[in-house]
Amino acid sequence: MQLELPKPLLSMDLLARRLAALSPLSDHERSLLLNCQQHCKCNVAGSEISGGPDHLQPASLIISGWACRERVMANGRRQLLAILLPGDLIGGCMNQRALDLVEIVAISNVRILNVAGLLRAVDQQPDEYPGIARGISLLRFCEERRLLDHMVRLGSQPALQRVAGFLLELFQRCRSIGYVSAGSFVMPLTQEMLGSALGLSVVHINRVVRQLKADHLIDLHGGIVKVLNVTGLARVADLPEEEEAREPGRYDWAIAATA
Amino acid sequence: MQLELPKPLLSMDLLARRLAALSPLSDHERSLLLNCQQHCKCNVAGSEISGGPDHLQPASLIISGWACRERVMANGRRQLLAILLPGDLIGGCMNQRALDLVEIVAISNVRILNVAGLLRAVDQQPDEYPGIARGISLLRFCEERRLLDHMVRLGSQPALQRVAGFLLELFQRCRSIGYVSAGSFVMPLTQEMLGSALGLSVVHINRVVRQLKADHLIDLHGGIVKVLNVTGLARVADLPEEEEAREPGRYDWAIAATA
DNA sequence: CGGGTGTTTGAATGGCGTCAAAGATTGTGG
DNA sequence: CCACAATCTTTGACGCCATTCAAACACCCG
Repeated sequence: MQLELPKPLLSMDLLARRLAALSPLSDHERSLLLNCQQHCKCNVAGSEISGGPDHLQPASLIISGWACRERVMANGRRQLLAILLPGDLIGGCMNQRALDLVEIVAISNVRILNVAGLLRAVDQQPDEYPGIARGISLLRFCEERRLLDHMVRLGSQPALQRVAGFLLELFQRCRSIGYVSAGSFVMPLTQEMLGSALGLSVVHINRVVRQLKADHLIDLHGGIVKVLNVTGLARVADLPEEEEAREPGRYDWAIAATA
Repeated sequence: MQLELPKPLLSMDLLARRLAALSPLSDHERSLLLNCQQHCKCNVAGSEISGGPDHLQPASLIISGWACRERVMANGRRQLLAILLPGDLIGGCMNQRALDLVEIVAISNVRILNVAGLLRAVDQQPDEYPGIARGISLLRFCEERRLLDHMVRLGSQPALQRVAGFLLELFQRCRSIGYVSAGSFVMPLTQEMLGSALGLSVVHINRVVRQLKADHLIDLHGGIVKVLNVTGLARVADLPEEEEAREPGRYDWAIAATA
C-alpha cells in the first residue's frame, strides 16, 4: 500500500508557510526547512497510514490529500475524530499524546513526508530554531483545539449546526493553506464519512445539506464545496463572529507566553 | 472564593501513589514528593478555579473534591468536557495544551495544591527524577485518552450506553484512587450535570438511570453510586472486556517507548 | 453495458427533548 | 424544632428530530 515516490516539489515549502503563519521564522530556520531532504511515502485512498500502539508512527507531514483519525467500535460503527489536511502533522509524540494512538486512514491518496529528522534537529538545538519549535507546538495546539470544538459539536448541537460548523471549519482550514479559490474547495468526503464524523446517519446528512443549499449558504456538487455566505453559515453554526478572525496571526498571546 | 488553608495531610502522598501506579518511583523520588511543601487553595463548590487564556493556571494537583472542565456556548448551553477527580493534574502546560484553556469549575468543594515548583525541579533535573517525569506525562496521557473515549460516546452511542460507559469510567477512576468501598462511591454530580457532560436532557438522564436501576446494574441514591454488576454495565456500555483490565500497570509499552 | 459506489427521496418508527407539575431532599432562618 | 424556600428528582404527555428501511437515481470504472 505504500510506494516510494520521488521527492515532491515544494513539500517543505508547505511546512515553512504553515509554520511562518503561526510563528515568525528567521532566514536560518527557513534554510533548515528547505534544505532538509527526507523521503516521501504515498498512501492509497482507503489504506491505513498508521494504527495501534504497536506500530509507532514517526513524525510526518501530510503533503497532499486528506486523511482522518478514526476509531472503530466493537459495534462496527466508526467515529472520525479528526480530519487531516495537507500541512498537518501526525505522529512524533511517541506515547505522549493519546491522539497518536488513534488509527489514521487515508481518505484520498495521501503523500506524507517523514520529518522526524528535522524535529530531532530542532529538539537538540532549541535555541537555534525557536520559531520552528514554537510553530510545531502551535500546530499540535491547533489540532487539539479543533478536537475540543468538535466535541462540543457532538455533545450539544443539533444536526444543522453541526454540519454548518464542520463545513465552515474545513473551509477556513483549506483557505489558510491556499486550497480555496473563488470560495470553493475540494472535499473528498462522502456523505457517509461526514456522518461518521458528526455522529449522524447518511440520510440525515443528505437532508441537512439540502437545507443548507436551499438557504443559499453553500453549494455542494461532485465533491466540491462552495461557501456562498460565510457569515450566514457561521450564524447557523452558532459561532461567535470572532471565530472568523481566529486565523493565523492571532496567536500572539500564545507566542508571548511561551517565550 | 479562594481561602488559604493549612497544608493538608497526605496530599503529596496522593500524588506519589498515583504516579507510582503509572511508573515505578525510586526512594529518592519519593522523598522529593513528600518533602515538597507547597501552599494549598480551597475553592467553594460552583466557583471557577481557572478560566480563559488571560489567567494562566499554575500546575496544580486536585487534593479533594470534584471539578470539571466546561465550555459555555453563545447559546447558553454548557458542555462538560472532562470530570476531574482527586489526584488529577491541571494547568502547567502553558499554552501547549488546548485543554488548559478550558474553564475549570469546582463541582464540590475542591482543594488544589500548587505543584509548579515540583514540576520545575523535575524538569531541570530529568535524569534525577525519571519516574516522576514519566508518571506526570502518563497522567496527562490518560486524561487525553479519556477525552477521546468521551468523544466517541457523544458521537456514536445512544443514551443508555453513554450513561453506562460514563458511570463505569467514574467508578474505575474512583476505585484506582481508593474512593470505592463496597462497590459504592460518592458522586457529587447532579443529573443536570450528567446531562451537560453526556449531551442529554435532565429528564432523559433520569429515565436512563431508572432503567439501569431496573436492570440491577447500578444503584443510585443521594449522590452515592453503587455498581452492582460491573461486567453487565460494561456490556451495556458496549466496551470490550479488556477495558476492565486497562488499569494502572498496563502502561508498560508506553514506559518502554519513552525510555 | 453492467456492477459498484455514492446520492437522493419517501414513509414509518422511535429515541430523545420539551413542557408541566408533583414529590423528595436539602438548607436556611425564624 | 418547624416552616419555608430552593434545588434536585421523578413522572406523564406530547411533539419533533433523527434513524431505519426501502427503493430509485446518478455517477464512475472496467
